[in-house]
Amino acid sequence: MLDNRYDFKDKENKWLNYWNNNKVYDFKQDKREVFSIDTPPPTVSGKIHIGHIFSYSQTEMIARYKRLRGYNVFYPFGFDDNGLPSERLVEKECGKKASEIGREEFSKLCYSITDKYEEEFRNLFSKLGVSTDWNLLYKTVSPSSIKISQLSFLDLVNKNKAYYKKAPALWCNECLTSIAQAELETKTINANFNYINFKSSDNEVFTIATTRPELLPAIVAVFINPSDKKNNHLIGKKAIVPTLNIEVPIIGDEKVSIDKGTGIVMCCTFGDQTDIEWWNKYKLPLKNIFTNDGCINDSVDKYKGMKIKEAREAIISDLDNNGYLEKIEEIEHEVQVHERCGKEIEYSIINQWFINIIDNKEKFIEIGNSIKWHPEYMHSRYNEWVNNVAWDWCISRQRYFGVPFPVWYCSKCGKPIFADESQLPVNPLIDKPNSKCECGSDDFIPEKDVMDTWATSSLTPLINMKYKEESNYENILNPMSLRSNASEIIRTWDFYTIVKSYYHFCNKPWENVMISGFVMADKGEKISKSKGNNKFEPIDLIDTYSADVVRYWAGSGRLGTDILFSMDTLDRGKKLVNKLYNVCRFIEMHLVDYEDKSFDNYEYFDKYIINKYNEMEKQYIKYMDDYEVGLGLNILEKFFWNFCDNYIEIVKHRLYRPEEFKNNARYSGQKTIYMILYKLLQNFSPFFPFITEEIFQEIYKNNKSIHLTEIKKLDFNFENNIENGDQLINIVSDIRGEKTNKNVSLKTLVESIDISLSNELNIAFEEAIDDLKATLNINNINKNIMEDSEYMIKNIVIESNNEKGTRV
RNA sequence: GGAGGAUUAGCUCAAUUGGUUAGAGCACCUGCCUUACAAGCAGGGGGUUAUAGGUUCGAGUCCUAUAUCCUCCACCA
Repeated sequence: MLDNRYDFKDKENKWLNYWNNNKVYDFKQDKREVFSIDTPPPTVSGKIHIGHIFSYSQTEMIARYKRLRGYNVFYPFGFDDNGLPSERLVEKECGKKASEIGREEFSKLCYSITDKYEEEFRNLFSKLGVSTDWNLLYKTVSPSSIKISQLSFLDLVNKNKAYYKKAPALWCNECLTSIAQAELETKTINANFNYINFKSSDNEVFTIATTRPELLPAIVAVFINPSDKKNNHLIGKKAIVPTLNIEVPIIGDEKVSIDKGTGIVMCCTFGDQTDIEWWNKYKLPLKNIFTNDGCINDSVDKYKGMKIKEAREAIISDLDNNGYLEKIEEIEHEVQVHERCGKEIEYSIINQWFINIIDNKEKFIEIGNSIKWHPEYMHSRYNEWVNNVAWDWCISRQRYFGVPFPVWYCSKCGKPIFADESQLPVNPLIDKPNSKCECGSDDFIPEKDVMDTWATSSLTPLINMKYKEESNYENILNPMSLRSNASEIIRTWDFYTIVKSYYHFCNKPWENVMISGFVMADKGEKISKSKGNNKFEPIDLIDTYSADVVRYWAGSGRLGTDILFSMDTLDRGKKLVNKLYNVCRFIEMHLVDYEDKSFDNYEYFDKYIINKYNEMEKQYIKYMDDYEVGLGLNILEKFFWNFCDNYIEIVKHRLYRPEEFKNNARYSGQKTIYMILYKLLQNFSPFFPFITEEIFQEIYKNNKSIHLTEIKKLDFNFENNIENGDQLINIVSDIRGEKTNKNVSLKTLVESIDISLSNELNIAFEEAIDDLKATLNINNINKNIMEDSEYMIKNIVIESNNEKGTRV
C-alpha cells in the first residue's frame, strides 16, 4: 500500500537510483522511430539558475512525452566547458590572469576546474529528473569534440567558406581577444559629448562633437553630408586637427546625419563600424593608436602608455587649455560591450580566420523556412537576425583554452599548411604537419589562436551523431528532430548551427525548434547578475518543494512567453501533487480485490467520465505535439480536479457499499478508476516523473517503469452526450450549494426535491439516478418533464433543526 | 529607429483558433471535521477583456490606429 504521507526526499532518491540501475533512459537503436533532441550544453562557468531549470524542464517533458508516444528517444546531454567563459572562471578562482599562469598550466587548470563544476551540474540536473542517457554525454573540449570541430574547419576550408585575412575585428581589451558580432551587448552609459573646434585649410572654424576625443590622433578624415547646406561648402577642403596639427581631407557622404551633434563627423581608425565602412570605401590610411590591452601606443608621442580613459582626459584638458574646447554636454548613450566581461569594445586589425556567412544569407533564410518553429513567431526573430548580419563570422580568439586551429604557417612563404584528417585532433603547438610546404621548407609557425566557442557549439548535431567516426548515428540524426533553447541564443546557437549544417550537409540541422521564454523576477524584469534579483537557488527549491513541484512551476506558462518566478505557482503545484497522491491512496484502497476482466455494463457517470477523459486527452495530445507543455499540463490539471471533486465523490458510495448498490455498479466504478488513473498517471508523468512512478509501481505492478509505457487511446464508443453529464454535475453542484447556503454539512439528508427536466436530460437523469440520490443523500425526487433543454430545481427540502425547505 | 511579443478579476495565468452566461489558482468573505486528502471540501463577492474605430448574424479572439510594458537588434560621430 502507498504510505500515508509521501516523503518526496526519500522517494525521489529511490527512483533516481532505480532508473539508473535499470537503464530506463538508455538509448539503443531498435525498430522504433527515433526522436532526437539537441539540447543546449550549459556553460559550466555560470551558475545554474531557475532560468535554466525552466528551459531544460520543458525540453525534458517533451522527451518523456515522446517516449510515451512510442518513439525511441535520443536525448543526450552536453557541457559547454570550452573557451573564454571557462578561462574567466578559472582566472576568477585562481585570482590570476591566464598570462601569469602560463599556457600549459592554465589549460590543465581549465580542465580540472570545469570537471568539478560539471559534477555539480550533473547532480542538479539528475535531481531534477532529467531523463537523459548519460552515456551520450559530451563536452565541447573533449578530444572527440576537438576532432569534430577541426574536421568541420578543414571541411569549410576545402569548400572555400573559411578564409584567413588581416582585417578589422571587434576587439576586447579586457579579454585580449577578438570577438564576434553576436557576442556584443549594448549598455547605456553616461558620457560627455565634447564640442571641439577644428580649422579648415582656409582658416574657417567649425565644430565637431565627439564622445571619444582620445581618437583624435587616429583621425583620417572628416565627413559631412553633401546636402547639409550649413556645412557642405567645406567638402573638398582639408581639416586641421587642433593641438595635433594633423591635416585630413573633408569628404562628403550621405551616411552623416545632419542633425546629430554638429552634423560634422570625424573618421578615426577605428571608433565604430561606420569608420570601418568609410575606411574601406574611401581607401583611407590606417592609423592604429592603441595597444591590444587598451593603451595608447608609441605612435602617439604625447600620450603614449596612457590608458584609453586617461588619454581621453589628457586630450580634453590640452584642448581646453588651448581654447579649442567649445563646450561639454553630458549625455546618456549606448555603447557596445563584450557580453562576457561587460567592457567596451574596440577595433583592431589582425590576422584572423573568418567564416563566410555574408554570401549565403538567402540560403540560411531558406533553411530557416524549412524548419518548424515553435512558437511560430520565433521564426521572424531568426530572419531578422540573418538579414541584419553585417560581418563574416570571425572565429579566431587570441586565447589559450579552446579548440586549436589545425593550421601552421610556412616560415618561408607564409602559406598556411593544414593538418591531415588522420592527425586529428591536433595541437599545432605540439604536433607538426605531415609533409613539407610546397616551397620545400619544413619550418613552420603554429597557429596560436583558438576557435570561438560557437564554432564548436554550433556542431552539437555532429557531435551527437559522432560525425565521421566508425560507428556513428549519421543515418538517424541528420537532421535531428528537435532543437530547444531560449530566445536569446537564436542569433548565435541556432544561427551558427544552421550555417554549419548547410555548409557540411546542405541540409537543415533539425526538423523543429522550440524556444522557451525567460524567467522574470517579481517586477517583470529579466533575472540577471547585475540586477541581483536571482534570489532562489534551484537546489534549495528542489530540497524544499521536491523536483516534481519545481517541474510543475517550470512547466506552467506558454512556450516562448516570459514567465514570472512565483511562489504561488510552487504552492499550487504542491497542492496538485498532494491531491494526486491522496486520490491514489483512495483508489488503491478500492482496488485491493480488483481483477481486470472484460466488461461492458458501465454506469452512467462512468461512461461520462471516460468520454470526458477522451475529449481532454485529444486536446492534451494536440498541445504536447505542438511542444506546448504548459497548456497540456493546464487542461490535464483542470480535468483532474473535476475528476476528484465530482466523479470520485459520485462513485464513492458504490465502492464502499456494494451490498447496497450491487457488485456490478461497484465493478464498473473500479474498472473506470483503474483505467483512468492509469491514463492520468501517464499524462502526468512527463511533469511529475517521480510521484507518478511511485504510484504506478504500487498500483500497476509488473511494469519496469511508467516512463516506458505507451499512451493508447481508451477504446470506447459510448453514445453518452457529455453535455447531459455536465448538466447532471451542475444539478449536483446546485444541491450541494444549497446545503452550504444552509450552513449544513454536505452529508445532510435532503428530504425531497422538485425538479423539471427536458426529455433528453431526463433519460440521462434516470440512468444516473442511483448515483445522484446516493451522492446527494436525497430521499424523494419529484420530477416534471418540460420542453426546455434546461433543468429547474424548485424545492429543496433539507432536514435540519430549524430550517424548512427553501425555494431556489 | 527596426523586428517580435504582450495588455483579460487586486495578483499570476487560461479561454478547444470567430460561437451560449469570459474560466482557474492565490488573496478576500461565508460555511462544512464528509470512512483519500482541513496541505481538504462546498459556496460567495470581484470583469466595459488597455483605448478608439472597423469587418461579421456574432469579436477577448480578425483588421486599422493610439497608449503602456517586455525582449531582441540597430543607433554609438
